Amino acid sequence: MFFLKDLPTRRMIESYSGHYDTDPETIRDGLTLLRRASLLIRRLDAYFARHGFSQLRFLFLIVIDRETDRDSLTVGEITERLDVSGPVVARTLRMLLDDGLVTRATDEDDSRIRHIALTPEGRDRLTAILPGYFRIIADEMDGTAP
Amino acid sequence: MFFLKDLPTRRMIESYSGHYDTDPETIRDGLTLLRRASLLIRRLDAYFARHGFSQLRFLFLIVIDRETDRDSLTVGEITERLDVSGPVVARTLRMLLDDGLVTRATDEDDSRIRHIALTPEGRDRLTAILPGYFRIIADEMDGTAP
DNA sequence: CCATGATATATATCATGATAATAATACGGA
DNA sequence: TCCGTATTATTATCATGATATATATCATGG
Repeated sequence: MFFLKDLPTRRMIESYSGHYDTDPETIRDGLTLLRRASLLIRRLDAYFARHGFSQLRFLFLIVIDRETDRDSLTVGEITERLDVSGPVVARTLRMLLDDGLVTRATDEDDSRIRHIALTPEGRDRLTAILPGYFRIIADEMDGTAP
Repeated sequence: MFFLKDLPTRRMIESYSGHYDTDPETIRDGLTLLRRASLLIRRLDAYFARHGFSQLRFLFLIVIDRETDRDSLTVGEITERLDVSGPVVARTLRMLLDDGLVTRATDEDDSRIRHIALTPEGRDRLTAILPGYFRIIADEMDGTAP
């Protein structure tokens, strides 16, 4: 997240960076990118929270669901697809298990490996939450957002 | 932060959102915005951490420094300018005080109000860290980033 | 002029990200 | 075979965001 409400003006950036080799306009574009994304993330997080979810729990379910030829992923595969640390994946997994949204099954050949699959309820929750998620992103991109 | 490493293809978005009123291309743009910003924030956070800083501590100093006609702000004014909660501002303030980068002075007329100013060391640290900060943003925007 | 409510800041606690360390299992060469 | 190393997943702990609550001070109507 990027926490600065009012971005610096071009002049301010110049006064800070003026003598270095960076272009103030480019910096301004970068800061604008950060700020826009941060506001969108705030909206998405609030939406997920209203539905008793979090962005990460949602994405955790998505990466399993979007696998076309399989209906489960290992913990390691989920960790590869999500840009969070292993321990965070493990904790999120436990929450989703507690909520009955995924199942965990130990691999038959290698008992270190756990296969994680969506439950019907997990799939339902995902389906229920998706339209609002897309709606928020589309609104933000349209500039329609509040 | 947005944690999905591989964004869904247009086709995947269609299969999820197909029957709603959102345009898959717009969604894709929104997800791209989120992912780009997240990667840039990761780089910036790593940079600040290498310098014993955090993004928030840096921005805290910036909002004081960039005030043109004054050399201090109240805690409330800092909270207005930063998109974080009051308690987080209070904690960050304590850290910066402990590090000797800012000073806190009680207002003469209203003793609830604290005026926060940069110390010379605070200003030096800011000056030292700015060029690398701009460099990272510029590299990312150029597509030069690793 | 003092009780009551408003305002400015700080503390307590929780949620969720990270890294370091651990447990259990698998693998591979002496 | 079996000892050391690698791999998979998890637990322990810390950092930093949030909300709810507390404290101190100010302002104001009766």
